[in-house]
Amino acid sequence: MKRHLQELIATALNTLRNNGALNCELPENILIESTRDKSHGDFACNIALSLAKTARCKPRELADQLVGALTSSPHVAKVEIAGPGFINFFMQPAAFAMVVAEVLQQGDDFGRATIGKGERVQVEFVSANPTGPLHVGHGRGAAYGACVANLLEAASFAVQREYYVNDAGRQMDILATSVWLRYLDLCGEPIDFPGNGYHGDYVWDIAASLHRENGDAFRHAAVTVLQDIPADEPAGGDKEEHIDALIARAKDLLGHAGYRQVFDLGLAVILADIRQDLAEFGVHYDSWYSERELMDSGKVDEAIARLQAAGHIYEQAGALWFRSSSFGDEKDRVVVRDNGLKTYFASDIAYHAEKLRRGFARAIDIWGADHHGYVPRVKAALAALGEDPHRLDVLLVQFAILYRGGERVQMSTRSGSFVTLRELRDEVGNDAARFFYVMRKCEQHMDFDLDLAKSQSADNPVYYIQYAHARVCSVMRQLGEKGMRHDQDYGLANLAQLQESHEQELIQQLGRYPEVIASAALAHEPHQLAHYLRELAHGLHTYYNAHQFLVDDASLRDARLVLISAVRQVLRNGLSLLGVAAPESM
RNA sequence: GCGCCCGUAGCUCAGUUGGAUAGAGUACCUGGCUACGAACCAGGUGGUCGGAGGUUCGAAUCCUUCCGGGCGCGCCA
Repeated sequence: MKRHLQELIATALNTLRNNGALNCELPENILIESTRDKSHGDFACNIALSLAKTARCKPRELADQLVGALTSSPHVAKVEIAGPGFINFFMQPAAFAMVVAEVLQQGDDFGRATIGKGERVQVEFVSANPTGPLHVGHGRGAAYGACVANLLEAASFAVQREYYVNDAGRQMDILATSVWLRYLDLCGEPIDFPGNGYHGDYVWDIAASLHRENGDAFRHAAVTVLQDIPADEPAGGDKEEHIDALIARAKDLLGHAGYRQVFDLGLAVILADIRQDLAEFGVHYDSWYSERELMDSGKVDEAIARLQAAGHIYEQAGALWFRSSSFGDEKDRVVVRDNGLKTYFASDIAYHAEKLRRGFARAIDIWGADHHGYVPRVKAALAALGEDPHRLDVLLVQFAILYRGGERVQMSTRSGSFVTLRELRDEVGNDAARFFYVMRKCEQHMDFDLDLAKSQSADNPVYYIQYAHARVCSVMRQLGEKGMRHDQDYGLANLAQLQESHEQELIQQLGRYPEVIASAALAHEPHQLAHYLRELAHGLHTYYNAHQFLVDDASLRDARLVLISAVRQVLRNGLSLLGVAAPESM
């Protein structure tokens, strides 16, 4: 519809220019907007305003000439000039009604856009360290990332959903050591637990499982374990030194194979838990990419070597530094520490370089906003490796700030004092959680009032939308109970009967859906879809209260049923992209 | 101190490459079930768009500068 109007305007502009009435460059884009106020017609065009300056004439006069040059269209009922020079289009009702048939014919495919053209895109999201269960902060990234991926897919991008598993590095060593210490406790070798070890109950569970399957195979006397270990912080020692010494002791006493067994058990249990949690949340992945495998494959060393060969690496104080400040970062970064260990950043350079090499035209990373300072250095590394850093798009998701009883909830993975995603799902349900998470822009801070979410979940807008869907289903059930029949083709043939303002409004809302999908996909903004669905549900509820659908007049009845069937289809399509169920009754 | 994000109704938030009288939900007030589901609808109260300048036909939107809040600035991950 908008494209049709754009063509009309473009033709008129050409006519004016050929007449000599207009001598300036023609704009590339002609903006046609849906109006907010129906007294301004159905669509408005501001071309006369934006062109007035370069054409050196008054906006209203230009609009006058334009309207005079417009060719007539069977879809346009009336054209008016209003305000400072807006051109307002009033459409023929029949022009909108076509969309109803399209919705029913295309079904689940209605709204799909072709703008992606099959381009390969990777969306990487959540990627939380497998050192504990997912918490509500990860939940937002999960819901948001899944919706962005769904939207891109609906816009005809070839999407791969990936979870980058950080199964190497110091945090995992701390987890393995935490498990071992709890295991020793279960063996009867109680040891003061380090302040910055992982305190969660799940560590006890893994330790118990280790003990059950292996007996005392990994047992060592507490005195042996603690010999010459620097004190933990409460005793005046250094926290990091203490835990690092314990990790070294664990590796030493257990040997490579033994340590690996403890390590892998912890990793396997937690990763399995994360996968199950996400699956239950309706979040599915195509790929789980292991950091450890990346390192073992030599790709990290290779990436460092490539940077070195290109002259972007230098040595200072025994460490290897990447000259990221030459590529827009605020300072240089260490890739290999003086103790020979590669930093997390080093493997991330290799990981991202590898991503682009894997054939994705674009890579989208979804990170917590606390990692925003990390973006310039990763892009710098890509640039230094000769890749185009613009192919990487990092979307930052602000953390959800939890409130309970009016107090802010402090969260820390290590102390174990966090609300898990699973707890949230159990309390408010998957549908409410998924919808709540994507209701607002990702860069918007989110106040998550747990008490409100838990005690008054019926206030969540998701039920409003689901209710609209269930209501249409209910009407269809009532149809049979009343001994009536519905003829879809007859309804489509009688759409002209739908003259009520509620009906015209609904039909126009249906027509907007494909635009909403395309816009939300390109902007990576699922909240656009969430808001649209709420408006569509409101249109349905309003219509429902104002008019009876199951009337005696078969032509009117079939027309109305065709309309609400189309609304149901669009609600279902939209909810599906958000990962929310469309129940037939509730 | 430097960098990024944010500031819109009492609260939670929208606001379409700058557009017409700034909108929803919630809360509060009023009204609507003998109806195809009241988890709904209709109406009302509620605003110096954080403050001040600037850019122009036009600014919540763009620029500058203050104020306020969040986050990040490690040879941690």
